[in-house]
Amino acid sequence: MLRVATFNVNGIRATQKRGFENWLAARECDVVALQEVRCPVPLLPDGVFGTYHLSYDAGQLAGRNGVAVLTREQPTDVRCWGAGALVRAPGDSHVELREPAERDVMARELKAFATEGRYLEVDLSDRPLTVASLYLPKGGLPAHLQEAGRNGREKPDGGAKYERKMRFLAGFARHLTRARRRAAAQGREFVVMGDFNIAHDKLDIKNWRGNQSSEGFLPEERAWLDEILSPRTLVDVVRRLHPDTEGPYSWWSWMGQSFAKDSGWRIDYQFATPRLARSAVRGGTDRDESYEARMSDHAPVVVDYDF
Amino acid sequence: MLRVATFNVNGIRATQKRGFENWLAARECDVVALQEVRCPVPLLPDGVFGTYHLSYDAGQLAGRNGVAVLTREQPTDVRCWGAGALVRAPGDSHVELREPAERDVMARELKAFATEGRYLEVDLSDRPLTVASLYLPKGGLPAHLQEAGRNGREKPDGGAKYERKMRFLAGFARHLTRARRRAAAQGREFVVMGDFNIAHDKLDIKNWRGNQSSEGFLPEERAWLDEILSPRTLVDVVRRLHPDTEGPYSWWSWMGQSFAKDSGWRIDYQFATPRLARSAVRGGTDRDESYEARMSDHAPVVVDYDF
DNA sequence: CGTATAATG
DNA sequence: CATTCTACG
Repeated sequence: MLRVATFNVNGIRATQKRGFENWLAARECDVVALQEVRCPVPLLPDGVFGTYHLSYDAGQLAGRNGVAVLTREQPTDVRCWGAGALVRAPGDSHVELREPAERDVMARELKAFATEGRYLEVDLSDRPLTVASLYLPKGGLPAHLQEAGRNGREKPDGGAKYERKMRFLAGFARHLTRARRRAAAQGREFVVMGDFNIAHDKLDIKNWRGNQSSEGFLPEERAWLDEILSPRTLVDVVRRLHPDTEGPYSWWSWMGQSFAKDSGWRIDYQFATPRLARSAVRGGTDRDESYEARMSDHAPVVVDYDF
Repeated sequence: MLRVATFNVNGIRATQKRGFENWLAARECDVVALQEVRCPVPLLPDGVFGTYHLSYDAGQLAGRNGVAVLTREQPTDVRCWGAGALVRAPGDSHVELREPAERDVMARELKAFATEGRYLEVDLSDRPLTVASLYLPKGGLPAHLQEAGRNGREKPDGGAKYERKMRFLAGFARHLTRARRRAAAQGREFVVMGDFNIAHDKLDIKNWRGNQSSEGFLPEERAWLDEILSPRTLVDVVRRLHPDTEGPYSWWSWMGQSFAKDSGWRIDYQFATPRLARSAVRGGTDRDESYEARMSDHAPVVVDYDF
C-alpha cells in the first residue's frame, strides 16, 4: 500500500501551531506534497516535517508560495524550475542544494514562473514512481468580467492575472506531456498533485451556477482540465473513486460560515497515470474532527494506492 | 481631587484585548492622555473609551502614532497641529471634526510634524486647566555613534532620525513657552504629559552608565529636559513626589526579561505648571498585578492632584 | 518582541 | 478572514 497526500498548508508555521505535526505522524503517509509552505528554510520550525526526507523549492518571493515533497525514502532525483531544489534528510539540520540529474527543457511559457516556488518533481525508487507538487497561480478575472464588477473591492488589473494564469496553463500542459513521457520511458508511473486553483465540474464546487463567472471556475479554466485529463493520460483519482459525490471539497474560504456549511471548492487534486490511478483503493479529504482544529483553508487530499 | 493619567497604549486595539477597558473603569481617572493609539477612528473598538469624552488626533500615518485625551467633562476647546481634532461625546457613535477656537502660530520646526498625530491640547472648565498629550519622536543615534556600531542591526541613516528629533525638541520648547503663557493669561494651570522618549537622569533608567550612548539617554536629549523643566516653568510631578526613587520606570522592552527584571526607562511624564505640580498628593506607575496582564510596553503614569 | 500596514490568497 | 512581509518602535 502506498499512501499519498497533497496539502496546501497556507503557511507551514501557522499550520504547525494547529497540529500539522500530529496530523503528519498520525496519517502515516509515504508521500506528502505540500503547497504554500511560505517559509525560508532557516525559519522552518524544528521537527515540523518529522522523520521525512524533505525536497523543497521555496522560490524567491519572500513569504509566498513554496512547494515541497516529503518522502519516507530518499529520492533518487529532484527536479524543479528554479536554481535547484533544497533537500534534507530526516534528522539532518542542514539542507543542501540539489541539482537535477538531467535538466528539462522548460516550456517557454513557464520561464516567467521558474523562480516562484510552484513546482517540484521527485523520483522514487522503492516503487517506479515520479511524484510532483504543484501550486498553480490563482489568477483573476478577465477584463470583461471585471467591468461587470460582480465581485466587490478587488482592484481591476485589465485581466493581467487571468492572462498570466492562462500562460501558465498553456506551458504546464506541455510540461505534463513531457513529464508523462519521461516517466513512461523509465517505466515509472507519475502523479502530479497540488492546488490547481480550478474546480473542474459542477460536482467540484458548492454553488456552480452562481460561480460561472468566478475565477477558478471559468469555462476556459475548466476546459484546460478537460484537456489534460483523459483515461489514457492523467486521471483525477479522487473523482474516479467518487464519481457521483458533491465534492469532496478541499478548500473553503476563511470568511463567514463557509467551512461550517461545507460551502467549498474541490481545487486540490491528485492526477495520476492510468495504471496508478486504477490502483487507488481509497481516497478523500481530511476535514476530520479527529484532527482537531482546521489546519489551513485547504484540507489534505489523501489517497491509498495498491501499488 | 483630580486624577490624571498618561498612557502610551502602543495600539489601542491590542491594549483593549489585554484589559484596557477594565483598567479605565477601575482607575477612575478624570483625565487620561493616550499616545500611540494607532487606529483610524472607524476602527476604534466599540466602547473602548467607556463613558469618556474623546478628543483625538489620529494623524495621517496609517497605523502609527495618534494621540488622544479622554475627559469626564466636555472640553471647552481642543487644539492640535493638523487639520483639526476629532471629538466624540460619551455614547455617541459618530465623531466630529473640531476646529480650535483660536489657532496657534506653530513653531517653524514643528510644521514637519503637524500631520503625524503627536500632540493634542484640551481646555477644561470645571477646573481652570489645560491638559496636553504628547508623543515625541523616538529619534535615533547621531551619525558618529552609528559608526561605532554599538547597537546591532539597525540600518544607519546618517543621523537623520536623531536630527529630526532635535528639530522637534527645538520647536516644542518654543511651543511649551507659548502654551504656558496662554494658560497663565487665562488663569489656567497647564500639564503636558505623554511619551517624551527621553530618560532624564540617572534615576530614570536602569543601567545609566551603559546607556550614555543610547538614543533616549543622550546628553543633548537630557539637556533639553533640563532646559524645559524648572521650578518656575514646568515641574516633573512624579519625580517631585519621589525624589530619590529609582524609576518608577514607565517603559520596558518587550524583549527578553526586561519587564520581569524591571530593567526599564522612565520616559513617560507629567510636566505641570508649579502650582498644579505642588498640588500633587500621590503619583506613580501602574505596573500592578491588580490589572492582570501587561497592557502595553509602557505602563500608565497616574497622579492625584488636590486641585 | 510586539504593534501596525500592505499584498496576497 | 487568514497568511505572510515590511516599517517602526
